[in-house]
Amino acid sequence: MPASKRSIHLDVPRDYVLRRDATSYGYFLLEPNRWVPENEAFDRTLTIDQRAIDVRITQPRPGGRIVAGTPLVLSSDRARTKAEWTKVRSALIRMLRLDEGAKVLAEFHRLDPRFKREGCGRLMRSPTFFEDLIKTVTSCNVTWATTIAMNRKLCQHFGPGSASGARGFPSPEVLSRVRPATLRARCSVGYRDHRIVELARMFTRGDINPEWFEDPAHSDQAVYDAAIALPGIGPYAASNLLQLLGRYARLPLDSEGLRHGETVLGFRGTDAAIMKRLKQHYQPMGPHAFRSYWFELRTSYQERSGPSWTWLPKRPAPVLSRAHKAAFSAEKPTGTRTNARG
DNA sequence: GGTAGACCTGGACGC
DNA sequence: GCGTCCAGGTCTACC
Repeated sequence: MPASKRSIHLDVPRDYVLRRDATSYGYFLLEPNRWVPENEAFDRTLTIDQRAIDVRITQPRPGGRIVAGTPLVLSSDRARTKAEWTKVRSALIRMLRLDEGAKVLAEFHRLDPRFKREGCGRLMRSPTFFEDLIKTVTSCNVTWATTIAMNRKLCQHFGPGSASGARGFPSPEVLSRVRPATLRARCSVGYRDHRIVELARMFTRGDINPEWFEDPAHSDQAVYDAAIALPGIGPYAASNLLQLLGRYARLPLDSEGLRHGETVLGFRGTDAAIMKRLKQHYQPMGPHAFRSYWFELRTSYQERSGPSWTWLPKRPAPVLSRAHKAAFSAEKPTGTRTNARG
């Protein structure tokens, strides 16, 4: 009988701060991720060996202060084996980008010193490429609140259940067997039904090899070309997948990017002209262009709505004009709105 | 290569 | 309560 523990420690890079870095990208608001602002704890239902496991991630505060680099505490509802903890660790290393060392972030801060003081630069993501892919598809052509609802329903109806009743993210195997019409009826994914099922089937058939996409040996262009060839993936989604794969040179520009260009950077003209100016604006940041864009965007959200670690996912969704979004882009637990998207 | 319109959901708004 | 309008990115047909 292998030794088992209810909690373990996880070492992090010396600049890592959980509340800042785990809430650095909007996917932290999508199930099965659950950020708990009052405890500054990150709850996640992970799928380990086809079983759902609830894990709580916290960062202790020595002397009551936040100290960057303090190892995280991972705790579960029951004792887990060493093998299980090894898999949990590896999922969280991907999710929290703990394999991205302080050196990489220092390089970004040299290029864009605005974010050096706060120390931000690391972007959270999902524990698997499949989940990142499906989350990206659910973020296209809908309001952010609808994206939240789709992910909630996907987990609720097709995710594996944990002992507590929480649900993990559905696997490619499960989604590949779902009829598109059933997916549409239960998860309100609309016309994305066939695309999501086909993506899941491509995973199970081996037509999509996540290891190929994760391989840094391939060029950005090769990965972009492969991504944009997938069903439901266009220029925005392919660029977003690149940043989720740790390639930050391209900008996934969507309507939020346009709004940012107009209202924050003061760009004028047609959408195409604003897009072009945005690309020029961040071009000097080279391999860190997306980080610069994203944290600038996030800063504008936080100026209106407070720090990201105080946000909660909210439903129903407000539908706002581009101009109104500028005023109501993010939401605090007190009940204002959120649009801090993925 | 560029453009127009369909694809859906869900919130806002008018009646 | 119902109908209409609108926002959102991708895909396909057409020029």
